[in-house]
Amino acid sequence: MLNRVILIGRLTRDPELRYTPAGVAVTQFTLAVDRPFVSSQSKEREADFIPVVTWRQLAETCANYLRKGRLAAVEGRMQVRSYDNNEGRKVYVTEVIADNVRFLESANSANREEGSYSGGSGGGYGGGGSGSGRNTRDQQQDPFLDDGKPIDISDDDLPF
Amino acid sequence: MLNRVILIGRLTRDPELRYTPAGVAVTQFTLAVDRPFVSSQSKEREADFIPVVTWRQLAETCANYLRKGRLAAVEGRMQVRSYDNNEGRKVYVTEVIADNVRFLESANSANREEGSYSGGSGGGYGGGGSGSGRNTRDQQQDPFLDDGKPIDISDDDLPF
Amino acid sequence: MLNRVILIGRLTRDPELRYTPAGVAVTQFTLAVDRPFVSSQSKEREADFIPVVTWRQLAETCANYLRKGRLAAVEGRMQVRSYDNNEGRKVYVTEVIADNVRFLESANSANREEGSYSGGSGGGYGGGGSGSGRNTRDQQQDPFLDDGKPIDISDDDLPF
Amino acid sequence: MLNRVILIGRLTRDPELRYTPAGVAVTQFTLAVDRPFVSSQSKEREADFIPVVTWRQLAETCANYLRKGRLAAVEGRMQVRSYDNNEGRKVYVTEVIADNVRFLESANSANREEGSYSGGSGGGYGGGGSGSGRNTRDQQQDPFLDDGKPIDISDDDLPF
DNA sequence: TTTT
DNA sequence: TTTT
Repeated sequence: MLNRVILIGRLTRDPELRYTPAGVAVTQFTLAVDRPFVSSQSKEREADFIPVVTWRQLAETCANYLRKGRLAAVEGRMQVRSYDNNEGRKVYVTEVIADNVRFLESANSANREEGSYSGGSGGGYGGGGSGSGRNTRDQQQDPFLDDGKPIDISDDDLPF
Repeated sequence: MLNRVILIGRLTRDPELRYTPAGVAVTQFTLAVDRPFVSSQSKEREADFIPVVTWRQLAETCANYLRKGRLAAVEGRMQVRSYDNNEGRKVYVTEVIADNVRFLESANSANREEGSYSGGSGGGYGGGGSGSGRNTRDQQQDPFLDDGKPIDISDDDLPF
Repeated sequence: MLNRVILIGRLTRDPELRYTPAGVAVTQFTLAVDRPFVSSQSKEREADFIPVVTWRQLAETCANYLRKGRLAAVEGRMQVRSYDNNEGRKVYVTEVIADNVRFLESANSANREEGSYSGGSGGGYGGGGSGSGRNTRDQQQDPFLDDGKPIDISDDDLPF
Repeated sequence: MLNRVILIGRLTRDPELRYTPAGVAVTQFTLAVDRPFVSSQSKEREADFIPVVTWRQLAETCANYLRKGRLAAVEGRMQVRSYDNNEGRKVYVTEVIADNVRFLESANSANREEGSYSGGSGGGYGGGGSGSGRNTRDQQQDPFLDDGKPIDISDDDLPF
């Protein structure tokens, strides 16, 4: 009925842009979100690693401007999907389907490990745009066969 | 760094209250959260089932006032934990650790299947209280052995 | 850059539906939102009264289904506008521009003071729809003169 | 009942730290929050200016690390207070009472106009701490007379 | 494994 | 009264 998530964290890797068979862009990345009050004595994990999925124009923008290590704010909703793994067990995956992403660091302030990448002012706003225009990255990817319906793609086809 | 979730949905079952070995109350339940725009033609799943965990006083209050089918608003943060299942595979579990729960239906407006339960005005506010006072439900449970540190309990001990 | 508000509260009066000169529906209401930890001894105000504005289809739905005293969840963003009052002073008004409203009580569970109203299942979901279809309430209102541009209407023309 | 706001924006001025007569730190600043979809043709205002208030330890931290122009994420709740101005009119003020502030730019990436200030890594997390330790800025301020109750201070005494 |  |  109401489902809203807001996260700020850093990308654990470069985002992955793929296309559904119908040509819809979808980008996946994982945010490392530091936990608020880490008990200083404990050596346990002190961040949550949260998978984020974006679609369409926002997916293209994220693929173009986000990189490993960058800080981003993500707004969206929690979604749970499941698939059967090869041992015949049901596996549940919880992702944040983002409808708004803010890039909180420009390339200037956060270019550490990315190497070649050097475009982008980093100030983009991820509105729920509807543009299409595939970008050049991953252009060569065979858009596999699908009808573009929102989420009914088999697990193997899923780009994340 | 920032991690905030707000959900409104209905409980899929009665909440489960347990106690850590140190006597800390922890309640788990699952919210069925309807998806915003269900494509009317599709028969696919139209809700996300999101596990929620509450601690301490809020856990007691939830156990006392929430029941299967009730509508509730939950505020908290996404947390990912993992454990190794019996096949030696790492299983990831994403939960919402709630610090605020609002009961959106009183017993009067939603008493269908609960049978015996008949207390509670349902209007409780789940502040981050620190009270203790175990309630009577599950009273008989052997609080197993533990030190009460926030989250470092083995998977088998975990009450959810 | 990011601006998100989520409120749950009760309407202090029936919502007011009006139309811009261009025929765009806009509904205003005020939510009484109880404060979290009211110091029980104090007799001070223990709720915030927050003006909410909705547009287009959502405005129509709110006007149709919400009434004084009803419980609602509102999602949107804070917006500050200003106007000069008749003493030549600038007055600032902060409103929540809602893009999602959930009706948390059906007519059955909350019909106290509303008298005549008796329609509506109350379960509507206020998606950002784009339908138009003026409803019958307030139909007689002279849509004053305006061009329909989002927010550039003089204070006197503003329907709230 | 539920009241949650999350904002990301830039400070329009340096934050102002003051103390209540009881010695409680309170810091006020204003965030300029860009609107999501600015119609590019229009020259109208494209940001909301939202007053933010923080208390206690978080107030001290904000005063120490935030400066004009810095980017910050703020989490809190909307609060409406009112006072009678000198013309005998009731004036309403809507503020965000923050319980969490994230500094999204370090001094390195945003040191433009701040002049003397040169401490702080800027990465602080504004937990709801309870520490006291007045910092040196504004040390000389006469803590005026009051009883320290949360909000019951006359408008003239109010440090914002 | 799921709620209305 | 406003920030980049």
